[in-house]
Amino acid sequence: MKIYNTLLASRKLEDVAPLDGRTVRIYTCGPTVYDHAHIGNLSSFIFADTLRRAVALSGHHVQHVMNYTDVDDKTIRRSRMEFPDDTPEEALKLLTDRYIGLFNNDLERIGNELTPITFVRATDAKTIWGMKDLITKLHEKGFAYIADDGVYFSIEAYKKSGKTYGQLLAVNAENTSEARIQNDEYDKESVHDFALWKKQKPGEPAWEFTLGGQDLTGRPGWHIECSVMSRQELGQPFDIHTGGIDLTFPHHENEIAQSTALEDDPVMARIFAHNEHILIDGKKMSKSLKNFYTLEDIISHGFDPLAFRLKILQSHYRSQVNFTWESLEAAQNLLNNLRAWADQKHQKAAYNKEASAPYADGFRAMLAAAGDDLDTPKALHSLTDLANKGEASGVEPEKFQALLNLIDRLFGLQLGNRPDITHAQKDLIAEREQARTAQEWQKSDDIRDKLKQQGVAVRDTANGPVWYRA
RNA sequence: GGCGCCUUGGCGGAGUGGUUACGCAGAGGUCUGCAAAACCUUUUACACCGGUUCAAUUCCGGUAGGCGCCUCCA
Repeated sequence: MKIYNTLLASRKLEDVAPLDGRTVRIYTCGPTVYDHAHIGNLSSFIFADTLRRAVALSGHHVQHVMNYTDVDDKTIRRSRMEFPDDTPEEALKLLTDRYIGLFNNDLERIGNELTPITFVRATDAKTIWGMKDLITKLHEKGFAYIADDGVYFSIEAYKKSGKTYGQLLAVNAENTSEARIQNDEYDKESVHDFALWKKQKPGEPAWEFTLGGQDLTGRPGWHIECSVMSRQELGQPFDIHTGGIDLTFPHHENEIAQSTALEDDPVMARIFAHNEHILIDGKKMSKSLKNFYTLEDIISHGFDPLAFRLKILQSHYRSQVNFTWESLEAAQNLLNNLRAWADQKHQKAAYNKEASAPYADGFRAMLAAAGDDLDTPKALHSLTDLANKGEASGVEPEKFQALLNLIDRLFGLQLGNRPDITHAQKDLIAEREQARTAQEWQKSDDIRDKLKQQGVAVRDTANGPVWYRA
């Protein structure tokens, strides 16, 4: 299994071999839970989910951790608006609980597995303690300084210790944007310094914190969360850190700085893997352009959440996908065709001609593609190849079910758990066959119509009738 | 201002120095009682201009257009 490493020192494909020789440890930057996730967010988690599936199928044990950012400017602002009568702490909890629930529900609907993942909240007591502890140590060693509005990380001190700030993106004066310099309104010593801890402002939730004899009661900065949660759950260095391409800088860069300032080893994670953004009609999704969609939008347009998953898997995670409704429709049609193929597992009478030898090879090809920097488009090609051969080469129900299970483990398209039709429907199909044999065309067509109303279509083949869900 | 990417047939999306994926959609056909599905065929694509080469969509240079990151962001 190989995956592309975004670290500047690498920028190439690397083998995914567990650092500890046993378990591949993966950390995924999760959502900030202040609103519904949009489909761009979701695509990122489809990537992380598929990566874990591919690593596991390549034969490794996997430990996968994902966080919820449940305290930041947006969550606080929104919680105060929606729950003005509660304390800031309670309001924040109410709001983030709600959106964590909705987020998990979205993940399940797009076919992500939740059970293999350890979810951690930034506001978990353990996390809060860990953040205070790390900030305190950074401060003791001179990597953090106290300003009027909070505690900041000193990039200068980090550099002086001989480490590189700029492991993911070359950082220098030339490529610092105007906007960033203009927005540099905080009480920092240098533009790139970032907040480790923010002192409480009126109406904000806060946690007690004393540093250098000062009362700094307030809340953690964004980057420190991931440094602490990843280490608490996975240790350091761990194997793969994933996230959207936009998190490369500054978020992951800052994580690295925090996580390695006190260590001899400057490596936080061996591999950083980033997924590209999806575009809407060729443009980046943004609230200002009002071109973002949620899973609810997809469903209300009549599409299956798994069609969205398929759409995402149809392009490579490191290339931008252009999302259009037309392309989603194509994915939905393909999904329907794959489901019709999968439904043949219930119909051995029609398909029991030959052995399923090509199936083993077919799945091997999918796995090989997935192991090559998660080349899901290629893997899907192998899948459609197999599906197209299905009818010609015959289906042995038990082997077919086993194959579908493997395919599901890789793609999460849920092709293997599709139920059979009812006995009553099977009786109707048999009845129609009798009518056809007797050349009672009107009766046979009536039965076909009736079945169709129940969502079951029938086609007649040389081997007898075959149904599929229309 | 700095860095990087992209431009393929109706749509999406791979890939390759010469044999031209795949999916979706359209057309015709085989098959069928009719359908459907499947199968076959089909609409012969690689932004533009130069260059290298026996040969370029594929390599090099330039032009045009588009996109992303450098700031909260998946």
